[in-house]
Amino acid sequence: MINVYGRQVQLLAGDKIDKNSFVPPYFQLARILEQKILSGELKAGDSLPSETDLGKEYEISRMTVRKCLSVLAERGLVHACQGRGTFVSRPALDRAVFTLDEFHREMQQRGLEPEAKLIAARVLRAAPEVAARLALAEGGRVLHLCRLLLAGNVPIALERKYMRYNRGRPVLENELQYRAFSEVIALHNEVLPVRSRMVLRAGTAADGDAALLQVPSGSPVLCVEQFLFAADDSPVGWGFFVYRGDRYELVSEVRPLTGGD
Amino acid sequence: MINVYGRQVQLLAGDKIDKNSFVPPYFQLARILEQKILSGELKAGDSLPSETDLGKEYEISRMTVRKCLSVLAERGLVHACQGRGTFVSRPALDRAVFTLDEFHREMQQRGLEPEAKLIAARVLRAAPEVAARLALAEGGRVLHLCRLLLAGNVPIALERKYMRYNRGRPVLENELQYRAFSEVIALHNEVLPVRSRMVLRAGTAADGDAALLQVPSGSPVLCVEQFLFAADDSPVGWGFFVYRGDRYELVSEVRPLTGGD
DNA sequence: CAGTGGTCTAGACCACTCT
DNA sequence: GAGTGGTCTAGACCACTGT
Repeated sequence: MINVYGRQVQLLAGDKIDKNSFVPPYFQLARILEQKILSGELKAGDSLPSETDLGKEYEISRMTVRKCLSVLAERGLVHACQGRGTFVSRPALDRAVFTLDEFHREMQQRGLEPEAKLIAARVLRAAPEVAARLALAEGGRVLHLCRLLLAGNVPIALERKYMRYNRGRPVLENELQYRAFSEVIALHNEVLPVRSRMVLRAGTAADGDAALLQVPSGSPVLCVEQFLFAADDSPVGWGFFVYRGDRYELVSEVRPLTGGD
Repeated sequence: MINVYGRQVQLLAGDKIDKNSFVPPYFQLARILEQKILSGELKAGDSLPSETDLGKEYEISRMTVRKCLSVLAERGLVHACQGRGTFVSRPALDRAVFTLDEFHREMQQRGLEPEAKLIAARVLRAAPEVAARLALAEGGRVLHLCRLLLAGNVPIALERKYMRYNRGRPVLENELQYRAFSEVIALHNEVLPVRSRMVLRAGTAADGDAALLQVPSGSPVLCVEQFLFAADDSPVGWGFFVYRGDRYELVSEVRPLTGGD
């Protein structure tokens, strides 16, 4: 109960925190508030009771209320404004977050058997585009890596990558086949990659790529360009993933707070 | 200073927390630890000192250390294991997170002038695919919405959406032109959308879409399918965005902790 | 068992916003 | 000035991990 305009009212009635439950109080309150938001009892733009009042109402301390609100804020259900209050956010239904995971992990999560075929691994003289991306002199030595990524024996993606060549550190074929690109660089370079930039585009399969991916030339593909940088921001790796458009898609989904009891 | 194997050693030497700074202590410590991780002083897999020890070392309370670690964990630099400790994570250089924002907001952020042209807005009898997606009887009435999205007078994307038709609530042309799809549904439906699912794929432009987008038929496009659901998980909206492959890309980038002083 | 992170409490002071 | 969220403290108990 709390005083509003001189009257005692129950601000968010009904649910109570069960302190004997194994579900921690902050999580119980998060589910209660999520329920009120999803059911429309609290609408976008509405202000929540203050942290102090929520604490009184549910008989928990303010820090516990804050932990709960931070969970809801992380999920985008509410946002806090210092000095003003905490407000229900407009759900970001027309936004989406797509996560691209490492190929092996991603396929395993989808229940498929991932596999990598080493197509090429050789030292080349850098073509102009490659030299520019790696900040090397044109014709400088680069290590080129090309792998075909399969899942359940079906080709899904082709990986074409370039890194600076390091004569001092030899390259094991096994590592070239199974390690993620950033790990290959870490193993065969003095300077470690610490920062990455990826760009996703729609494209069409060039002849050579199409043959390896077993699709007609010109088929739609998802191109993901990858730039890797060292701590001093110098480029240490560059290249592409080319995903078959008919066999690969990215999904963005919002889920309610799960489980617990 | 702290006791390790019977010797007094300075665990993470050098930096101190300045309690007179406007930068809060938890953030100062986060930057110190981030620096040690990015510089390689702390490597992937290394364990951090315990929360208690970090508190002693930097003369702040454990809760403040925890706030700092939660910031680093959110950014993926460290991860905590109950009962074992907190460890430096392997940087997720071969993963990426792509964020698709509302078209208007996104183009404004890129410094472009967004615009929307209403191509079509009419009541149709649902084709089999549409009926299935909206859980309606085939031939039931749906409201179809088609908009061309431009930036700097160049067509960037085409939006084709379907929602249940609600005779009771009329549709204003202005709203159909400028509101996000989920808002249009919210304005013209009893049941509000609360959950969204989006799927991103590579594709090629069909004849009609290509003409509107002013690209050759068969050009590469990014297709984003959108499903909107009500609180009871019933579908309330469905459709596609079709982005020009030559004019639109998604970027994923990791940034260090910024600013403050 | 000792040591770790996970949660919680009951205070405190500050910066910010609105009236 | 009153009310809000942002930060911080110095304790506490618990669940989990290792030996």
